Amino acid sequence: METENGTNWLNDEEQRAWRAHLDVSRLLMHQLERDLQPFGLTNNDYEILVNLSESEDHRMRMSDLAAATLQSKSRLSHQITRMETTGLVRRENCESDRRGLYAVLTDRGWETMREVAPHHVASVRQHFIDLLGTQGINALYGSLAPVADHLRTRRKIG
Amino acid sequence: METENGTNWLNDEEQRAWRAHLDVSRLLMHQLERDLQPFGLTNNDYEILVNLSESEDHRMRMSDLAAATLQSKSRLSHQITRMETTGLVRRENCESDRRGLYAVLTDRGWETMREVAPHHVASVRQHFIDLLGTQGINALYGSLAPVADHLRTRRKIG
DNA sequence: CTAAAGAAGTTGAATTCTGAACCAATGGAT
DNA sequence: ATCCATTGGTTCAGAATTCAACTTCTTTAG
Repeated sequence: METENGTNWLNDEEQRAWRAHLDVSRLLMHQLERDLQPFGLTNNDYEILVNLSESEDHRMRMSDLAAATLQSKSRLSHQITRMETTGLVRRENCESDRRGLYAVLTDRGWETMREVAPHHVASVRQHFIDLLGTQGINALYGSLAPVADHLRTRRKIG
Repeated sequence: METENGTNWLNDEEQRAWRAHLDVSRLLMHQLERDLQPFGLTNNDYEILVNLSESEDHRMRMSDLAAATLQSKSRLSHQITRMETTGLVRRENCESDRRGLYAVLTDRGWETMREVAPHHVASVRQHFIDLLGTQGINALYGSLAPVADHLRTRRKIG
C-alpha cells in the first residue's frame, strides 16, 4: 500500500475524487460570481446578505457573522465597510456589550436580497444541484458532512 | 414545488448538501494552506510545483499552466514572477513560438517538491480522503465529475 | 476593588488578485 | 506579400485580502 519512502500516496480513485472536488469548488465559485456580477454583488456580498436576512431583526454581531461566513474579523470589517458605503448594510452599537457592533441589513439591502435571491438560487440549481439528482445530493451530504465537522472542530482548536 | 413568486427554492436536503460542499471547500483550503505554511509554500505555489513536476521536462507553457490550475493568465504571470524570485521556478523562451514562454522547475523547485509532497498528501488524507471511506470516495467522484464537466465546458464558452 | 488576561473590532501597511489595456508574434485570408 | 483577427503573455491601476498592531471594554482572580 505504501511506496518505499513510506508515503501513503493517493491511488487513482482517491486522486480523481480529490481533483473533482477541487475543480468543482473553484469552477463553481467562479461561475456563481459571474452570475452575480450583473447585480453588482460579489459572492461575499451575497453571503453576508443571506446571513443577515435569516437572522433575528436582520442583524448579527460582527464576530458571529465572521464565524458564520468563515472569514477573519479583519476581512469582515473591511467587507462591511464597503457594503456600508454601497448602502446595503449599516453598523449599529450593541448596548449589552459596549465593545460590540451589529451589522444590520438596510432596507436597500433587504430589497436587493429579495431581488437577487431567486436568480442566485437558479444559478446554484443550474450549475450544481440539478446536476446531482436526489441520490447524488444525499450521497454528497453523507460524504461531506463528517469532513465538515472534522474541519470545523479542527478550526476551533488550531 | 415552487412558492408563489415562481422561484424553485432549495429544499432541506438540497440546502444542507450545498452548505456542506461550500463549507468543506473553504475549510479544507484553509487547513491545507496552514499545513503548507511551515514549508513556506502557499496552496497556489504547491499546485504549480505539482503540475510542473508531472510534466515532460519539468516545464509547461504559461497558457497551459494557467488552464491547468484554473487561473487567469494575469494571475499566473504574477505568481510565476514571485516563484521566480524565491527560486522555485524560472522562465524560459520557447523557440517554436517566439511569443511563448515556459515555466520551468528549478533544481531547488524539484527538491522542494520531493520534500513537501509527502506531507501534503498526508494532510489531504487526514482532512479529507481518510474521512470518506472507499464508497464515499467513489460516491463523491460519481456526483462531482458531471458537475466539473458542466462547469468546464461552460467556462470555455463564457 | 484592582490588576491582568481575554474578547470585540478597527486600522494600516504589505501582499495578492482582478480586469482591462497593451505589445509582439502567429496564422490565415485575400 | 499584406491585412487582420487571434493567441501568448505582460503590465498597470484599482480592489480585495492578510497580518500584526492597537484600542476599548469585559471578565476573572486574588
